[in-house]
Amino acid sequence: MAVTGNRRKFKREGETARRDALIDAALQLMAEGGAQAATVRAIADRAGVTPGLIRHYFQSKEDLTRAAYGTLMDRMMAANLLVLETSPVDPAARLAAFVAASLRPPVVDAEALGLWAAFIHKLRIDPQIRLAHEAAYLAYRDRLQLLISALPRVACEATLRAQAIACNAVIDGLWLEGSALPEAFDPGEIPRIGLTSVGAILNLDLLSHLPEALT
Amino acid sequence: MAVTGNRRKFKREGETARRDALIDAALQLMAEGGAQAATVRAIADRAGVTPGLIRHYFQSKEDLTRAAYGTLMDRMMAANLLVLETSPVDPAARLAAFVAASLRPPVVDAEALGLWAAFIHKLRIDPQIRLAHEAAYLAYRDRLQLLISALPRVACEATLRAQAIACNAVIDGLWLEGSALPEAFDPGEIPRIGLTSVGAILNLDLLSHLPEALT
DNA sequence: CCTGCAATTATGCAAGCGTATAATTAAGCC
DNA sequence: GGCTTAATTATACGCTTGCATAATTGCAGG
Repeated sequence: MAVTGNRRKFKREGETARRDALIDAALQLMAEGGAQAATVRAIADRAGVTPGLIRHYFQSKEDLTRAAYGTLMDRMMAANLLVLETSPVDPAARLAAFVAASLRPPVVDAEALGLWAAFIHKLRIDPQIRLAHEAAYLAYRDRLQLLISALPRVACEATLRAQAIACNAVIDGLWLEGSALPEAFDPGEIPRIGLTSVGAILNLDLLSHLPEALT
Repeated sequence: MAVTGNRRKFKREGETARRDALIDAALQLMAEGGAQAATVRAIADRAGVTPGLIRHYFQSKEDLTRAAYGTLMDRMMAANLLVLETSPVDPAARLAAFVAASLRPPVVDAEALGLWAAFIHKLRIDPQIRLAHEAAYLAYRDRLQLLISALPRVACEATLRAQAIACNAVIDGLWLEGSALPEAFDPGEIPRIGLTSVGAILNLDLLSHLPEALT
């Protein structure tokens, strides 16, 4: 008679739940230790399952990686939409809220930066990931441009595009530096500089519309 | 009698030459395929030697990685200095030249971005790499702040710092986007937007000091 | 010329990687 | 309540990784 009970107990879960858990685990590991840390065994371990299950829900590890990137983009997009939904109606105040939200945790965060960096080189290789990235980037920029065009001023299309690119760049740059070297900045300095700079680029005052007080 | 000649022929080189070749190979591979592509065997292959030699010149692969990052930072620093040496004396024109140089190839480049991303997560783990990164970032920003403070205007220290951080952020953000999605921008658009934005932040016209014509 | 030494190559090893496949077992169904 | 089936685990394979060590060989000094 074989010794039963060696085999690990488990509970059956729905497909979506398991897929989400595996994707979550993969994203966490990539954020913490780069792409190299997200091994099949580590992912399964963190998701509380055994490695074989990954291949039951995903055709390959690359397939899981792609799904993870898609999920990540979706989440970021949803977070941006949420900020807009709970923000004021005044155009300048709306823009200020949007910018400020992009320059604070959990957006500005070392792990978020690590996650983003982990995907960068896949971007050049995998067309599917590249398309997802391009779409997400343009969606964010378009949202920004829409907020800018709602401001009470006149501006041609070309100017709007250039200003949206510029504002996006300020935000991205501050996000980068704030995430990589958080202790190099005073608390609240990053959002403050962001609002000042975006205001300078658009020639209007955004700091006065600051959602919260930033000394 | 053993069949002689199986063994690969080789030439003895100086220590510095070999170290440089290995570091170069490592940087190339990381730029192309991320940190995972820079395996001991791949590095040795590209440097034209056998894997064992790496451990003769470096205590470990991690040691080589650290040395590579240091070399990378040194080169970027030297490139910045070179731009300043060959740039005009007028403060605004100097600043314009510096900004424009940071927003064109070979600085704006997909492989440069890949290289940078490959090191990001090591930054959080390896204190030595983190220190090197922090020093390089602050050096670049200080150089920028020096160029700004040379402009013919009055500004307090706090304003200078904030503006240097903001200008640095614009440059970084445009570098990021221009490197990741080059085809999303018109030719010359990135430097032009960079000069416009930095000008807007500093409240002066930089586009007129453009080193070359950017339609 | 040949001898000694360090630079370089060759070989091997243990661990970890992604993947394939077979064995189990939880849970819905009649 | 046994049956069935799909979800899950277990095991194994071939390959690659970083690293250690032994065997060679280019090259400088007598």
